[in-house]
Amino acid sequence: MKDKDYINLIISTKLAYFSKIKGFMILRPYGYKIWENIKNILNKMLIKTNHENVYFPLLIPKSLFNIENNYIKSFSKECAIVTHSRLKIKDNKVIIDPSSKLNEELIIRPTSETIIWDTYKEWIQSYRDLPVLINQWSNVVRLEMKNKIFIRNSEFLWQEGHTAHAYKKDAIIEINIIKKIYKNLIKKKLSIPFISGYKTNIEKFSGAKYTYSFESLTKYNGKSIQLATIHFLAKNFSKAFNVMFTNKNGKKKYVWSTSWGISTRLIGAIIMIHSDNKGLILPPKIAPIQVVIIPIINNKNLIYKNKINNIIKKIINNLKKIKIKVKYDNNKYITPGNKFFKYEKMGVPIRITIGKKEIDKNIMEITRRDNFKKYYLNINNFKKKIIKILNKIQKNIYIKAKKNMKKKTFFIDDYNLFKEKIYNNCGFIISHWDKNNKTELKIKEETKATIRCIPNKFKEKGRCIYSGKKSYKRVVFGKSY
RNA sequence: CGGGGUGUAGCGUAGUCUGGAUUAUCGCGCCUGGUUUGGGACCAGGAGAUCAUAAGUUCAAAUCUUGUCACCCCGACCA
Repeated sequence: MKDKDYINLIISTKLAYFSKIKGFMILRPYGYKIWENIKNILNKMLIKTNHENVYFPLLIPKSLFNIENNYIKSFSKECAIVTHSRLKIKDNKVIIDPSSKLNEELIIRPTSETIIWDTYKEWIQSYRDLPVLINQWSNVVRLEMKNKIFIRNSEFLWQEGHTAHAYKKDAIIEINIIKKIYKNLIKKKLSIPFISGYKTNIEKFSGAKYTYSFESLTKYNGKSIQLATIHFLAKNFSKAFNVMFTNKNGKKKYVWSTSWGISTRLIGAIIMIHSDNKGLILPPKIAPIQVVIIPIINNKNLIYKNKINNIIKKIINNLKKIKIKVKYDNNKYITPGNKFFKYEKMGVPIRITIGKKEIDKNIMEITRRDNFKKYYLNINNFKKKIIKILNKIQKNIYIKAKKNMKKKTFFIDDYNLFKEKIYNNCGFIISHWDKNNKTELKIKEETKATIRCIPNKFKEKGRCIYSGKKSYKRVVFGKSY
């Protein structure tokens, strides 16, 4: 899929639409449903692990950014700022009323750490107030110079978790819980394979002590996409906002904290990782339509028409009983062939076709979107089998994506070969690195490749691909979106 | 924010270089009626465009000039 096809696919399947403002997208029902499904799945997992949802305001007073923390460096160049509160009409034109200038400018949140930590200061007094396990579903605005719909928007929807803990070990436990949850979401629900690991100092969230991230590769151009991040903030924010609690011994201590998030970028990842030349392929677990039923009706034979309709009604009822999201497309003005193409493009995992042939044999024809395999199931006995097929699709697209990721992953120890692979967009290059910031920057300068993450699993002695210095671990290089 | 490209109906486009007879082309889609319906149906009729936007040059602008906006590509920046 080329970039142009990516955009065309999004527009033509009505996932999203461009708004009039640069980098701001309109999520249409089909796209928004995918987000709702992702949200519902993740939300359940977070609630189960004792997290609670809150909502903090969109606007943050500028003064809250006056803190001693590198954090502001991340966003200072991409903030939307509110300066006035009134409009007025002058010469038939709307203008900003100059007299309504705000005493203090308001920043549209690029992320909510500041306002949340400023509030935690008031909420947290005692060890009994801890932990604070809070999550927020919201939008944030970052006026990016370069946009790519879903992947790099100026506004996006996300989930931001902000937790506070009495002890470091509690914060670490929290991070491990979120790691598991994200892993489950990405691998099992979105069928996306990934490599995960720590960010380098240069690549990490600047407010964090360290950042853990999940990275995957697009199917066609081998660019890496960041899927989720988890930050160990240590005491960075509690110190910046003076958030202290009194422990059991009556001593004042700064709290430990974490933050973590996923965003609508995941939808972009799903598109770029699973789609084929016929269109989207949606993982069944998040597909707005899991099964589409297309009747083949011939108007000449009304008996069959009625029979087909009646049987399809029964099938729909049975599918609804097992909570399968089903759509019956009985539009008589569109030919079956047209419908086939339409729903294939939309990535609907399963298509059921029923016509005279099926009715005569008491069966239904089932076609999988992922590999176009056909099954013929008995009309009275199909529920378990449909679920099985949906699960198979869920797994199969993961396996396909994983194979693709493996095909584009190389262990390389020669810098010339490294440069060649990166130049040809070959995906993840796993090489030794001397842990030196300067080396990392030099490599970036020469090849545009960055260190996507440092997984634990590549422990092995070697020599840095660039400097030749000692290395104890391989790291993952790639070109990112 | 720098360099390049694009913007014509819901979508894709012709026309732009070389300004004028263009009633702005064609295909898809849309609407009406009818026949169809097992992999992108057919016939007949119909609607739909201030040619992104603002200003300028000109007797005359989709076409030339300039500004603005959006989108795409390449950089810089950035989760």
